[in-house]
Amino acid sequence: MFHIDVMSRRPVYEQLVDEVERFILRGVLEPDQQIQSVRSLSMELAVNPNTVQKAFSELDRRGIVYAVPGRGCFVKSGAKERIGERMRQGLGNFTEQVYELALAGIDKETVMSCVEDAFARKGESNDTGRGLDEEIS
Amino acid sequence: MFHIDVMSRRPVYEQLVDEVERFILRGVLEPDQQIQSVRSLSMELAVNPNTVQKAFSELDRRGIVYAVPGRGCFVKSGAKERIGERMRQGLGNFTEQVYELALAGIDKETVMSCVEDAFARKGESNDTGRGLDEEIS
DNA sequence: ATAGGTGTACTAACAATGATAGTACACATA
DNA sequence: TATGTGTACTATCATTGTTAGTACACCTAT
Repeated sequence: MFHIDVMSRRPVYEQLVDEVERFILRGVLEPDQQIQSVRSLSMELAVNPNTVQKAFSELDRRGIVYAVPGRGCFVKSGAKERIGERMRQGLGNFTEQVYELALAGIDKETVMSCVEDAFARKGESNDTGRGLDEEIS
Repeated sequence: MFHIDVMSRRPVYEQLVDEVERFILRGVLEPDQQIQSVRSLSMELAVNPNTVQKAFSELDRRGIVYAVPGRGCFVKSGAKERIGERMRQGLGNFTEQVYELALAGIDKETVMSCVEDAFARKGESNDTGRGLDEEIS
Protein backbone atom coordinates (compact mmCIF):
# COMPACT_ATOMS: atom_id res chain seq x y z
CA MET A 1 0.00 0.00 0.00
CA PHE A 2 2.55 2.58 1.11
CA HIS A 3 5.75 3.23 -0.72
CA ILE A 4 9.02 3.52 1.19
CA ASP A 5 12.55 3.97 -0.09
CA VAL A 6 14.96 2.30 2.29
CA MET A 7 17.91 3.86 0.45
CA SER A 8 16.69 7.39 1.11
CA ARG A 9 18.46 9.60 3.60
CA ARG A 10 15.07 10.33 5.09
CA PRO A 11 14.30 7.97 7.98
CA VAL A 12 11.84 5.20 7.14
CA TYR A 13 9.50 6.13 9.97
CA GLU A 14 9.26 9.72 8.70
CA GLN A 15 8.59 8.52 5.18
CA LEU A 16 5.80 6.37 6.54
CA VAL A 17 4.29 9.29 8.44
CA ASP A 18 4.32 11.31 5.23
CA GLU A 19 2.80 8.47 3.24
CA VAL A 20 -0.09 8.02 5.63
CA GLU A 21 -0.76 11.76 5.61
CA ARG A 22 -0.69 11.77 1.81
CA PHE A 23 -3.20 8.94 1.65
CA ILE A 24 -5.45 10.86 4.00
CA LEU A 25 -5.12 14.04 1.98
CA ARG A 26 -6.05 12.17 -1.19
CA GLY A 27 -9.05 10.59 0.45
CA VAL A 28 -7.76 7.04 0.17
CA LEU A 29 -7.86 6.80 3.95
CA GLU A 30 -10.96 8.30 5.53
CA PRO A 31 -11.92 9.03 9.14
CA ASP A 32 -12.51 5.95 11.32
CA GLN A 33 -11.07 3.75 8.61
CA GLN A 34 -8.67 1.13 9.90
CA ILE A 35 -5.02 1.15 8.95
CA GLN A 36 -2.89 -1.94 8.46
CA SER A 37 -1.59 -3.39 11.68
CA VAL A 38 1.93 -2.67 12.86
CA ARG A 39 3.04 -6.24 12.28
CA SER A 40 1.48 -6.76 8.86
CA LEU A 41 2.75 -3.40 7.66
CA SER A 42 6.23 -4.19 8.93
CA MET A 43 6.22 -7.40 6.94
CA GLU A 44 4.86 -5.81 3.79
CA LEU A 45 7.49 -3.07 3.90
CA ALA A 46 10.23 -5.49 5.00
CA VAL A 47 10.92 -3.29 7.97
CA ASN A 48 11.11 -3.78 11.70
CA PRO A 49 7.84 -3.51 13.68
CA ASN A 50 9.48 -0.97 15.96
CA THR A 51 10.05 1.33 13.01
CA VAL A 52 6.39 1.16 12.00
CA GLN A 53 5.37 1.66 15.61
CA LYS A 54 7.50 4.79 15.75
CA ALA A 55 5.62 6.19 12.76
CA PHE A 56 2.26 5.34 14.32
CA SER A 57 3.16 7.02 17.62
CA GLU A 58 4.13 10.16 15.74
CA LEU A 59 0.84 10.13 13.84
CA ASP A 60 -0.97 9.65 17.15
CA ARG A 61 0.97 12.52 18.69
CA ARG A 62 -0.07 14.74 15.77
CA GLY A 63 -3.71 13.84 16.22
CA ILE A 64 -3.91 12.17 12.82
CA VAL A 65 -4.64 8.71 14.12
CA TYR A 66 -6.04 7.01 17.21
CA ALA A 67 -5.27 3.54 18.46
CA VAL A 68 -7.61 1.16 20.24
CA PRO A 69 -5.68 -1.43 22.25
CA GLY A 70 -6.49 -4.87 20.98
CA ARG A 71 -8.37 -3.56 17.95
CA GLY A 72 -6.08 -1.56 15.77
CA CYS A 73 -5.22 1.88 14.50
CA PHE A 74 -7.75 4.22 12.86
CA VAL A 75 -7.83 7.56 11.10
CA LYS A 76 -8.99 10.29 13.44
CA SER A 77 -11.84 12.51 12.31
CA GLY A 78 -10.52 15.94 11.41
CA ALA A 79 -7.20 14.44 10.45
CA LYS A 80 -7.15 16.22 7.11
CA GLU A 81 -7.84 19.54 8.78
CA ARG A 82 -4.96 18.98 11.18
CA ILE A 83 -2.59 18.16 8.34
CA GLY A 84 -3.72 21.32 6.60
CA GLU A 85 -3.11 23.36 9.74
CA ARG A 86 0.42 22.00 9.98
CA MET A 87 1.03 22.95 6.37
CA ARG A 88 -0.31 26.44 6.90
CA GLN A 89 2.25 26.90 9.63
CA GLY A 90 4.92 25.97 7.12
CA LEU A 91 3.90 28.62 4.62
CA GLY A 92 6.62 30.93 5.92
CA ASN A 93 9.26 28.41 4.92
CA PHE A 94 7.50 28.03 1.61
CA THR A 95 7.76 31.74 0.95
CA GLU A 96 11.42 31.66 1.89
CA GLN A 97 11.95 28.85 -0.58
CA VAL A 98 10.27 30.80 -3.36
CA TYR A 99 12.49 33.74 -2.47
CA GLU A 100 15.54 31.57 -3.08
CA LEU A 101 14.12 30.59 -6.47
CA ALA A 102 13.62 34.26 -7.26
CA LEU A 103 17.17 35.12 -6.27
CA ALA A 104 18.44 32.32 -8.50
CA GLY A 105 16.87 34.15 -11.42
CA ILE A 106 13.90 31.91 -12.00
CA ASP A 107 11.04 33.92 -13.52
CA LYS A 108 7.92 34.59 -11.59
CA GLU A 109 6.02 33.16 -14.54
CA THR A 110 7.86 29.87 -14.26
CA VAL A 111 7.05 29.59 -10.57
CA MET A 112 3.45 30.62 -11.17
CA SER A 113 3.05 27.94 -13.82
CA CYS A 114 4.27 25.36 -11.32
CA VAL A 115 1.53 26.51 -8.99
CA GLU A 116 -0.99 26.36 -11.81
CA ASP A 117 0.09 22.85 -12.70
CA ALA A 118 -0.24 21.70 -9.12
CA PHE A 119 -3.73 23.09 -8.68
CA ALA A 120 -4.75 21.78 -12.08
CA ARG A 121 -3.68 18.30 -10.98
CA LYS A 122 -5.82 18.69 -7.91
CA GLY A 123 -8.78 19.69 -10.06
CA GLU A 124 -8.29 16.63 -12.24
CA SER A 125 -8.25 14.26 -9.29
CA ASN A 126 -11.29 12.02 -9.01
CA ASP A 127 -10.84 10.95 -5.41
CA THR A 128 -13.22 11.90 -2.63
CA GLY A 129 -10.82 14.45 -1.23
CA ARG A 130 -11.98 17.99 -0.77
CA GLY A 131 -10.12 20.99 0.51
CA LEU A 132 -10.69 22.58 3.87
CA ASP A 133 -12.07 25.86 2.67
CA GLU A 134 -14.22 24.56 -0.11
CA GLU A 135 -17.96 24.48 -0.05
CA ILE A 136 -20.16 22.18 -2.02
CA SER A 137 -21.84 24.42 -4.53
CA MET B 1 29.70 35.89 8.42
CA PHE B 2 27.75 32.70 7.88
CA HIS B 3 25.07 31.47 10.20
CA ILE B 4 25.01 27.84 11.30
CA ASP B 5 22.73 26.07 13.76
CA VAL B 6 24.61 23.24 15.40
CA MET B 7 21.38 21.99 16.97
CA SER B 8 19.73 21.48 13.60
CA ARG B 9 19.17 18.00 12.25
CA ARG B 10 20.70 19.23 9.02
CA PRO B 11 24.45 18.48 8.93
CA VAL B 12 26.66 21.48 9.54
CA TYR B 13 28.57 21.00 6.31
CA GLU B 14 25.33 21.06 4.30
CA GLN B 15 24.17 24.18 6.10
CA LEU B 16 27.45 25.80 5.21
CA VAL B 17 27.10 24.84 1.55
CA ASP B 18 23.64 26.42 1.55
CA GLU B 19 24.88 29.53 3.29
CA VAL B 20 27.67 30.12 0.78
CA GLU B 21 25.24 29.62 -2.09
CA ARG B 22 22.81 32.07 -0.51
CA PHE B 23 25.53 34.68 -0.15
CA ILE B 24 26.40 34.21 -3.81
CA LEU B 25 22.77 34.48 -4.88
CA ARG B 26 22.40 37.71 -2.92
CA GLY B 27 25.53 39.15 -4.45
CA VAL B 28 27.42 39.36 -1.18
CA LEU B 29 30.01 37.00 -2.62
CA GLU B 30 30.98 37.73 -6.18
CA PRO B 31 33.05 35.84 -8.76
CA ASP B 32 36.79 35.62 -7.99
CA GLN B 33 36.16 36.97 -4.54
CA GLN B 34 38.02 35.11 -1.82
CA ILE B 35 36.19 33.16 0.85
CA GLN B 36 37.37 32.84 4.42
CA SER B 37 39.98 30.17 4.90
CA VAL B 38 39.07 26.74 6.18
CA ARG B 39 40.85 27.30 9.47
CA SER B 40 39.55 30.79 10.19
CA LEU B 41 36.02 29.81 9.28
CA SER B 42 36.23 26.73 11.49
CA MET B 43 37.25 28.92 14.41
CA GLU B 44 34.57 31.52 13.75
CA LEU B 45 31.86 28.87 13.58
CA ALA B 46 33.35 26.86 16.47
CA VAL B 47 33.44 23.83 14.23
CA ASN B 48 36.08 21.35 13.16
CA PRO B 49 38.23 22.28 10.14
CA ASN B 50 37.35 18.94 8.54
CA THR B 51 33.69 19.89 8.58
CA VAL B 52 34.38 23.16 6.80
CA GLN B 53 36.65 21.36 4.37
CA LYS B 54 33.83 18.94 3.59
CA ALA B 55 31.57 21.86 2.68
CA PHE B 56 34.26 23.42 0.49
CA SER B 57 34.86 20.16 -1.40
CA GLU B 58 31.16 19.90 -2.09
CA LEU B 59 31.06 23.47 -3.38
CA ASP B 60 34.06 22.67 -5.54
CA ARG B 61 32.39 19.55 -6.85
CA ARG B 62 29.33 21.62 -7.77
CA GLY B 63 31.44 24.12 -9.67
CA ILE B 64 30.54 26.94 -7.29
CA VAL B 65 34.02 27.50 -5.98
CA TYR B 66 37.63 26.90 -7.00
CA ALA B 67 40.62 26.42 -4.74
CA VAL B 68 44.19 27.53 -5.35
CA PRO B 69 46.65 25.52 -3.24
CA GLY B 70 48.57 27.87 -0.98
CA ARG B 71 46.31 30.83 -1.80
CA GLY B 72 42.78 30.13 -0.79
CA CYS B 73 39.27 29.46 -1.99
CA PHE B 74 37.43 31.70 -4.46
CA VAL B 75 34.00 32.05 -6.00
CA LYS B 76 33.92 30.60 -9.51
CA SER B 77 32.57 32.76 -12.30
CA GLY B 78 29.17 31.52 -13.38
CA ALA B 79 28.51 30.22 -9.90
CA LYS B 80 25.15 31.94 -9.67
CA GLU B 81 24.07 30.44 -12.98
CA ARG B 82 25.04 26.98 -11.79
CA ILE B 83 23.07 27.42 -8.59
CA GLY B 84 20.12 28.52 -10.69
CA GLU B 85 20.45 25.48 -12.91
CA ARG B 86 20.40 23.20 -9.90
CA MET B 87 17.25 24.92 -8.66
CA ARG B 88 15.58 24.60 -12.05
CA GLN B 89 16.12 20.88 -11.86
CA GLY B 90 14.33 20.92 -8.51
CA LEU B 91 11.21 22.58 -9.90
CA GLY B 92 9.51 19.21 -10.22
CA ASN B 93 9.78 18.69 -6.50
CA PHE B 94 8.55 22.22 -6.00
CA THR B 95 5.43 21.51 -8.03
CA GLU B 96 4.86 18.34 -6.05
CA GLN B 97 5.11 20.34 -2.85
CA VAL B 98 2.54 22.84 -4.06
CA TYR B 99 0.31 19.92 -4.99
CA GLU B 100 0.43 18.75 -1.38
CA LEU B 101 -0.53 22.24 -0.24
CA ALA B 102 -3.44 22.16 -2.67
CA LEU B 103 -4.61 18.77 -1.39
CA ALA B 104 -4.46 20.08 2.15
CA GLY B 105 -7.06 22.63 1.15
CA ILE B 106 -4.87 25.69 1.01
CA ASP B 107 -6.31 28.18 -1.51
CA LYS B 108 -4.52 28.92 -4.69
CA GLU B 109 -4.76 32.61 -3.75
CA THR B 110 -2.86 31.98 -0.52
CA VAL B 111 -0.08 30.18 -2.36
CA MET B 112 0.01 32.84 -5.04
CA SER B 113 0.36 35.58 -2.45
CA CYS B 114 3.35 33.73 -0.99
CA VAL B 115 4.92 33.81 -4.43
CA GLU B 116 4.06 37.49 -4.77
CA ASP B 117 5.62 38.24 -1.39
CA ALA B 118 8.80 36.41 -2.29
CA PHE B 119 9.25 38.20 -5.60
CA ALA B 120 8.38 41.51 -3.98
CA ARG B 121 11.14 40.95 -1.43
CA LYS B 122 13.52 40.31 -4.29
CA GLY B 123 12.44 43.55 -5.95
CA GLU B 124 13.02 45.49 -2.73
CA SER B 125 16.54 44.12 -2.33
CA ASN B 126 19.27 46.68 -2.81
CA ASP B 127 22.17 44.30 -3.30
CA THR B 128 24.01 43.89 -6.57
CA GLY B 129 22.35 40.58 -7.29
CA ARG B 130 20.45 40.21 -10.51
CA GLY B 131 18.60 37.24 -11.85
CA LEU B 132 19.80 35.09 -14.70
CA ASP B 133 17.15 35.97 -17.22
CA GLU B 134 16.95 39.66 -16.51
CA GLU B 135 18.14 42.40 -18.76
CA ILE B 136 19.05 45.88 -17.70
CA SER B 137 16.31 48.05 -19.13
C1' DA C 1 -11.88 -20.62 28.06
C1' DT C 2 -8.68 -20.56 24.38
C1' DA C 3 -6.07 -18.90 20.52
C1' DG C 4 -4.68 -15.44 17.71
C1' DG C 5 -4.45 -10.78 16.47
C1' DT C 6 -4.01 -6.06 18.17
C1' DG C 7 -1.23 -1.85 20.38
C1' DT C 8 2.48 -0.85 23.57
C1' DA C 9 6.75 -0.96 26.27
C1' DC C 10 11.25 -2.24 27.12
C1' DT C 11 16.27 -3.58 26.68
C1' DA C 12 20.24 -4.72 23.96
C1' DA C 13 22.85 -4.48 20.02
C1' DC C 14 24.21 -3.04 15.41
C1' DA C 15 25.22 0.22 11.43
C1' DA C 16 25.70 4.48 9.24
C1' DT C 17 27.08 9.01 9.48
C1' DG C 18 28.34 13.44 11.14
C1' DA C 19 31.78 15.49 13.80
C1' DT C 20 36.13 15.82 16.32
C1' DA C 21 41.20 15.39 17.15
C1' DG C 22 45.59 15.23 15.50
C1' DT C 23 49.16 14.88 12.12
C1' DA C 24 51.30 15.62 7.81
C1' DC C 25 52.51 17.47 3.18
C1' DA C 26 52.78 20.64 -0.87
C1' DC C 27 52.15 25.18 -2.22
C1' DA C 28 52.29 30.44 -2.23
C1' DT C 29 53.62 34.72 -0.33
C1' DA C 30 55.46 38.36 2.67
C1' DT D 1 62.39 31.54 6.45
C1' DA D 2 58.03 31.79 8.57
C1' DT D 3 53.34 31.86 8.10
C1' DG D 4 49.07 30.81 6.09
C1' DT D 5 46.80 28.32 2.54
C1' DG D 6 44.29 23.76 0.60
C1' DT D 7 44.43 18.81 1.00
C1' DA D 8 44.82 14.06 2.72
C1' DC D 9 44.80 10.70 6.08
C1' DT D 10 43.82 7.87 10.36
C1' DA D 11 41.57 7.19 14.58
C1' DT D 12 37.93 8.03 17.65
C1' DC D 13 33.55 9.56 19.50
C1' DA D 14 28.43 10.59 19.62
C1' DT D 15 24.07 10.49 17.71
C1' DT D 16 20.46 8.22 15.64
C1' DG D 17 17.94 5.12 12.83
C1' DT D 18 17.21 0.36 12.73
C1' DT D 19 17.01 -4.33 14.12
C1' DA D 20 16.17 -8.25 17.35
C1' DG D 21 13.84 -10.24 20.92
C1' DT D 22 10.76 -10.40 24.72
C1' DA D 23 6.80 -9.28 27.29
C1' DC D 24 2.18 -7.62 28.63
C1' DA D 25 -2.66 -6.00 28.32
C1' DC D 26 -6.43 -5.84 25.42
C1' DC D 27 -10.09 -7.42 22.12
C1' DT D 28 -12.54 -10.84 19.35
C1' DA D 29 -13.81 -14.98 17.08
C1' DT D 30 -13.88 -19.85 17.83
